[in-house]
Amino acid sequence: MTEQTTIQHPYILKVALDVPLDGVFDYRSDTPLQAGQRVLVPFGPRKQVGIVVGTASESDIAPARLKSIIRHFDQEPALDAEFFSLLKFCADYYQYPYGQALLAALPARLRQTEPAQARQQFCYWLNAVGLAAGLDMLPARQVVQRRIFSALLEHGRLREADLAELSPGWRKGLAALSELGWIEQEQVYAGLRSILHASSVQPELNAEQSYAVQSVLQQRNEFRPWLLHGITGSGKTEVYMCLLQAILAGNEDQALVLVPEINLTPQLEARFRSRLPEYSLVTLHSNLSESERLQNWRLAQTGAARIVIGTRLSVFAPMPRLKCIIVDEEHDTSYKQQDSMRYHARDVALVRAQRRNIPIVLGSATPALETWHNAQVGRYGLLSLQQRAVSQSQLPQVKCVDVSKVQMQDGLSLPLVKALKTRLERGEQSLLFINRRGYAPVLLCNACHWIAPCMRCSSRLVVHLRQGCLRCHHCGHEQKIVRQCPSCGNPDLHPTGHGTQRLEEVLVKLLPEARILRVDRDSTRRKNALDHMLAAVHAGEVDILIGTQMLAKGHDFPNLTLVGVLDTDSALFSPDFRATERLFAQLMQVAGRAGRADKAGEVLIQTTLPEHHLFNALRGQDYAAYASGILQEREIAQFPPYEFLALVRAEANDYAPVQGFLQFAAEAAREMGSAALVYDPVRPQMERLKGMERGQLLMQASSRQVLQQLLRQLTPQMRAHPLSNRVRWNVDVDPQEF
DNA sequence: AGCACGCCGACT
DNA sequence: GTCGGCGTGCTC
Repeated sequence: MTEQTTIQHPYILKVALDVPLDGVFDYRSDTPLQAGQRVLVPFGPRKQVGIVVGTASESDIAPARLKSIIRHFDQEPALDAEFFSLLKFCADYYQYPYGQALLAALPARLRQTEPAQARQQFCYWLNAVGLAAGLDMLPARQVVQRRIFSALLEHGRLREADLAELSPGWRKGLAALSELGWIEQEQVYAGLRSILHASSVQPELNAEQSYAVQSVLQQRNEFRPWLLHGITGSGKTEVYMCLLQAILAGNEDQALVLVPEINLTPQLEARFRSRLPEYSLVTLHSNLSESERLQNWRLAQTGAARIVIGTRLSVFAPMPRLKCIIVDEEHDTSYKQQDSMRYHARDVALVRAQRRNIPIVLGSATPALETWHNAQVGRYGLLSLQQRAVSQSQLPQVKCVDVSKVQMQDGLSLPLVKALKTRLERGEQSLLFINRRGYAPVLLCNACHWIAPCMRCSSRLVVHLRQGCLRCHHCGHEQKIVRQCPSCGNPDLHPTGHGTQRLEEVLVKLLPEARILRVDRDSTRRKNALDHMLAAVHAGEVDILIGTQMLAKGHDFPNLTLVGVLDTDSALFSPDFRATERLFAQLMQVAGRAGRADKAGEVLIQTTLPEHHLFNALRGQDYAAYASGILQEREIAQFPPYEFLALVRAEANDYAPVQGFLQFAAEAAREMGSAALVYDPVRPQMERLKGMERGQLLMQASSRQVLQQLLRQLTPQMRAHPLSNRVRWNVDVDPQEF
């Protein structure tokens, strides 16, 4: 009986599954599937998609318990060995189950139980009938049809993406032309070059840029990390493009460009497409539909896409001929995944480059201190771009306004108001930059100093006057504005603090003739709202922009000559040791917004600490001076990059099990005789979040190896602890904040 | 993580 | 009598 089953299914497959368990699972199969193939298997009472990670002739599992796979998907291209080994490394390093790590790195379509069909895209052109026809044969009111016809006439073949750029109603217009019998179509790769954009202009590189490109090229066949350090406007993107041009020319090789999780991908994509039109390019980011994502991922996997521009997750995209990795804005915090497997895409990219023996370029105006440190000690090559590519533009003048010494009106200092007035008179634009944190208005009782709290989080509710409600920015809880103080009965409650809405009202009062635009999460919630707003700024329809982080990067506003920074103190006084350097990076970036064309820019910063060395460094746009100061502090305080950290985070409905669990973890860790320092469990800044009581345990060591060895022993012990099912917990290696 | 099994309280 | 609360334990 058993023998018969064995004969029917002679092969044993090692299958990884999306379950929070260590190890892989054995299944029988009647075909010898190769590693990297997808299978559907029975798992307990349900079916699961798994990935074959290997084959065997025997299994440790009793034959009676061994099940057979339900089906396999061998028509799909198999995952390569590099994919497995990179995710194995990450699963180990970040203390995350291997199967879950593997499955999470796949496009969602490949985690579903159906065979995955990538969307097929087409390109279109005019056939003989169409070419013989003329524009005048189309009714004048059929604007879309006429536009498509003209474009096809001019460019020959167009992709769907090109047509979509002509008009949102292109499908209907094209269908009408098709109906006339004018159109031919053929399936293409979505990522093939854009014809509309192809205008390959080769700009001159300056000496620094050429040096950077040549340096990387000289060691193009070995693992070599480079820090490309260049201030805003110094032409980092041009360096990337020239480098890729040289690396990809005359071969079938591939390059990966990682970008932060912001809406800048389209701009970068357009630049790469027009500058490198001869190479097929795909993007991988969260705005793609699942079918597009699968298609682009497949193009990367098969090697058809020569350039992949993608966010965090695309660091895992299989690329058989990968020869170079670029990490743009490498300091950006969005490279760190903040749930499930808490990997850092920049660090994973470094590991990947090392294993492939290829160069990797990390670009930033304000590098992460770890990166800067590595460049200083010679582990990374340092490539500096000091000149601004737009030569006539000058560095902005940076001035501090001591808010404890000057007259203030509703959060605005007199010098700032004056400066705004001057720009208004000159017809120039201004930007008021707000750090949301210190600027959210709260509901305060003047009698007993009660402040409306969130019931589910240890945070304060934010007043939204327009909607007449109080809202928690952490959990989304919303309630009506209370009229009476629940603590002392005082009926006189006031919103205090200067929200973006309040600030807008104040400005309208002070500068009634100014056209003001507020750009924040509330005002850009509608789709495309941000694009429309940016367009309005470019068109000169706006005098004063009020905005948060969103405005710090990306677009150039040539007529913008003043940047006012309203709140710096909440970051300067924050207990989080990374808060000041994030503020510095932000200010470097906003300062870059001012005076980018031929007009001199001015940056006015309101602060109570005008003497802070951060502002001096900012004044000279001197990252190096700032970084060396901070690095000294870090070395004395024994913080990263001199020490390595890991954090166990835990949460539950009550604190008791959290406390118990973390206490156990701390004791277990200490008993291991590791050189690592194990702190006591503490409560984080945000003690309660979404109704969950939180706690955390910090561990610190002078090398990654020591920390890794500790975690390798500790995590299984934590998993085996009875409380581990009663609390939600995870391990965060190299945490960004705590 | 799911999902089943299992053993105790308030309902048609 | 049974519907359903969530504790415990397993998944090749």
